[in-house]
Amino acid sequence: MTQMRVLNNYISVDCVIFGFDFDKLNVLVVERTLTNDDGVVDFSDLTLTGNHIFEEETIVEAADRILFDLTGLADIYLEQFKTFASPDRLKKENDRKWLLHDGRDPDKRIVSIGFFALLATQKVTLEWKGRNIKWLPVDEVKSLAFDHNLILEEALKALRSKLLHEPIGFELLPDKFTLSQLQKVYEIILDTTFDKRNFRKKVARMKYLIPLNEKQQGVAHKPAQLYLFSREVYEKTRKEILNFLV
Amino acid sequence: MTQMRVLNNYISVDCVIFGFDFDKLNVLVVERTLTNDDGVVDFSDLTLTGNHIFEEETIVEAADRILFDLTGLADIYLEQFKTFASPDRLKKENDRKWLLHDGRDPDKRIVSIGFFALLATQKVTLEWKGRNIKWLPVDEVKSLAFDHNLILEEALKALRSKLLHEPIGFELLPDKFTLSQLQKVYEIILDTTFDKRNFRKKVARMKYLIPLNEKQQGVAHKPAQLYLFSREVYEKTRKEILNFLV
DNA sequence: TTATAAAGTGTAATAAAGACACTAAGGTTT
DNA sequence: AAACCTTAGTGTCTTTATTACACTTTATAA
Repeated sequence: MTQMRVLNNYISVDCVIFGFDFDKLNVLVVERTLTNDDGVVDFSDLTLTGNHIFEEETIVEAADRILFDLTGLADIYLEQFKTFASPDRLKKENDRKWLLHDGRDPDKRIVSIGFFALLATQKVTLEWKGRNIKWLPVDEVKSLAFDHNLILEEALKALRSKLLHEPIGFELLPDKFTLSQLQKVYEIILDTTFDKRNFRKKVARMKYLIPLNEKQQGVAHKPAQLYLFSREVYEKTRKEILNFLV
Repeated sequence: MTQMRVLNNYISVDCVIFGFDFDKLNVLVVERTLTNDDGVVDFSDLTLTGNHIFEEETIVEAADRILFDLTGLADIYLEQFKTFASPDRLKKENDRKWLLHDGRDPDKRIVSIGFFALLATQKVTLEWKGRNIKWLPVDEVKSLAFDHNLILEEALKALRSKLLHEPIGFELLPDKFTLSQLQKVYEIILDTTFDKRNFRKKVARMKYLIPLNEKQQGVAHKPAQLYLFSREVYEKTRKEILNFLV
């Protein structure tokens, strides 16, 4: 990239990066610490991962860049879900201080385009570039900076809806995964439980979940068969689902 | 509204206003004509309905305002579906001319937040305020200004997906509608056909479609029973649908 | 060797989907 | 007034999907 001028001060991209660890859903957060001129910490809290957009950069490129900067990963599932533009979205006291410190006018409205990303937590090495980031279980998230609680909530809604209607569950798992792991993804995100046999009957009809000649290793119980998602098979066999809702 | 300053030059709202006329899906378009200083028409084409955002105005308020300005209607179904921000989205020759004529820098990127609206075409009196607008059947839309063909396409995708998963079909009909009209909404938008009896079996399970003690009038055939959508019943009886896809 | 932990499997009952054709009730035409 | 046209409205059977439910298998750990 030759020129790196920021697009303008009014538009940014926020990424809600979801990570699943076989047990719960986490979100990647960044520590925001404002230090006064005399070196004293004014406040410290947590934000979602957001950034400006460069001139000549598309918003998807910007979101990919944020993702790569934080995790070192490319080709992560990423989806634009909503844009946030309320006039008072960055008007809390700490947010105004932060923007001012950052050389931005806290009275100007900033529009943020929200993306969510899906990955398996263990793919990320958190020490990447020494950024102060961490995984936070979604149901332990307290007060976030800016309007990021709202953004997270909307991201969760979008994720749940997408999970119900399109095959994206495995995006939260390693490339090779077991059916129990997949079931857990659905159970945690939709906050429910499924009967194991019925779940597997359903999965058996998803021809794009390909069983491998390979099993789990090193587990203290009967090792499970590993599966793979085939986008090719999915594209070929997907029927436009006309069983609309009741 | 006391002050009407425009938020900034970089952000706008585009509304894809869908109207159904019992027969086909239409979209509201505005004629864009650029007249030179010597009164000669340079070009004339069609755009979707978009506008700037005022300071202190939320984007939903801006979208509502656009809708009201064009149709004279309030309380119309409206949904944010996607934001468009490609660096070259307004870079076609005519678009550059138009922006220049409008006093805007054609080299600046403008981010547009896309909404779609649903209504029954006959609700709109097109002569409202003498604006040069018209209904265009969606499948007769040719080349539109800016990136509006893309925006329309994405709006259609969002509409189809929403229609499959949430009860919004009646938003395209008068308050009181017949089951055949509702069936037609699904058939036209999803580009398919349904068996009448099976469709009605399905509808019978949707308790939020309330049959009225009222029939169609003045039709040259057996008059149909009229139905009403009850949001109240819907909210009460909706089950979170866990029958996820195959 | 025994304990533990999760994997993997079948059947019967109920509900929904899908295929399919005729009668009813208005207005219009002759 | 009769015939006609158009859309409304209805039932059954077959196939497929959902739901409820419990035991055996296979690996590691103790």
